[in-house]
Amino acid sequence: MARYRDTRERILDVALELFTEEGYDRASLREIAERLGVTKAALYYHFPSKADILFALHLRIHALIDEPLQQLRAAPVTLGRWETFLSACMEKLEGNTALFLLHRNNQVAFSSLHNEAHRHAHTELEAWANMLFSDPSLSPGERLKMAASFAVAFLTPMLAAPLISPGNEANMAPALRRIIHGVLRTATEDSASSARNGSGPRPTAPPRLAVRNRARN
Amino acid sequence: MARYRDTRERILDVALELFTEEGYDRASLREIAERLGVTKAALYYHFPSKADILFALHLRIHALIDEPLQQLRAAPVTLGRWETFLSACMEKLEGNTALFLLHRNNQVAFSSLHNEAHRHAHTELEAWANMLFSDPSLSPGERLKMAASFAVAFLTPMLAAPLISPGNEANMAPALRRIIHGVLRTATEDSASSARNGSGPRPTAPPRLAVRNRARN
DNA sequence: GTCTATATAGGGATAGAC
DNA sequence: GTCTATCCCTATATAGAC
Repeated sequence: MARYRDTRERILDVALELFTEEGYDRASLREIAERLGVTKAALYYHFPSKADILFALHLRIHALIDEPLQQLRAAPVTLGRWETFLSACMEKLEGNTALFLLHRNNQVAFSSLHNEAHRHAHTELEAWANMLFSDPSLSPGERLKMAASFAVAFLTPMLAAPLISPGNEANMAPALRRIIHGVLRTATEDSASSARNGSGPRPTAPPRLAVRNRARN
Repeated sequence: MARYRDTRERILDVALELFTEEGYDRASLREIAERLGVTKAALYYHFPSKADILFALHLRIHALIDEPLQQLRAAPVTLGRWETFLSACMEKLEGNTALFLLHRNNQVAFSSLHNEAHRHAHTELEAWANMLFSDPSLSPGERLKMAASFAVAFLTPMLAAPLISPGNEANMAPALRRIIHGVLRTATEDSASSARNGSGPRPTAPPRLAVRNRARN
């Protein structure tokens, strides 16, 4: 039938709504079915399990940011390329905040996906972020700035989006980019050249962020 | 009895572990009881419901950051006072990342707490953050920088903490403070006087960024 | 492709003995 | 304060008719 379009897609749309609103664990298939005007059993025709619905949504996110990610991986990571990457992702995610919120609100659910069945290349947001943040070819200070800029790019909007001015999230993108640009250029001890030392909140210098860290993979 | 110490506290400790690991919804009382060596029914002697356990943990977080929060509320918010506030919170939270992760991983669960029964003054992380980020006496640009610095302060560590150098989270605090300092001084369109465009985090002259704010309590 | 009906499991919570 | 035993409910998932 597929009254409007592909039923499978409509299921995913509704699931996206409910999973973000109530969280994956609390949202029941009954709710999804009701809101969709079908029965639970109908869902099982399209998806073998509830987890598979979540996984399908995961693939949506994946597809969305796959291209910038591939580009980033095409060469060694630098702060400049990282900034480009973030910018590209921000663009992709514009208007798709629901997908991002879904991931944000259901980290445990997502992480239990691969633990169970799937053996795909999981490049979840935190997964590949982690990979990068532990890249030993980057200094600890650089990694921290990458993480900080990541937080600014993707987590700030979720703090501020519904509040600053609902609807025109696009407006804050330029400001965010400016902030990110600044973050990635913050002076650090281990950025060799900077003798620049302000006053402000005196970082009474434990000079180097000791790192005899080893990629634990 | 209370073999080791107050049983109630032990329950909370175990619950903190499980709620952060598996998420509040997935962690069952049976699991908590088993890990504790008691039965489910025993838990109900100490807590009237599962939600109350979560709420008790919420109070732990609350107590932890209550003082800086009261200080922040004691006067109109400025970017400078905001920075002080963040710094104080970071200090408090050092060594208590579990509590923070709990909150981070269970936002829906926490938010459904007050919706149900409690009428307390809920100053959850996102709740009071939201309140501030929507303060109309601050310009949108300022609010965004507050949100961004908030993200840097509290969300960056959770991205980077397990990776940069496990165990010495303290070491990254100074660097984070420097980044935050810079974020709050990023030039914005609506910061009228922004000819101030040095490179790096300009020290001197703490904020004074206009505040015709009203304490809204 | 969607339905009705049902199987099965596990959750939170209570009663009452000790 | 902690136990055993149990109630009740809702969830996922399946079987099989249409």
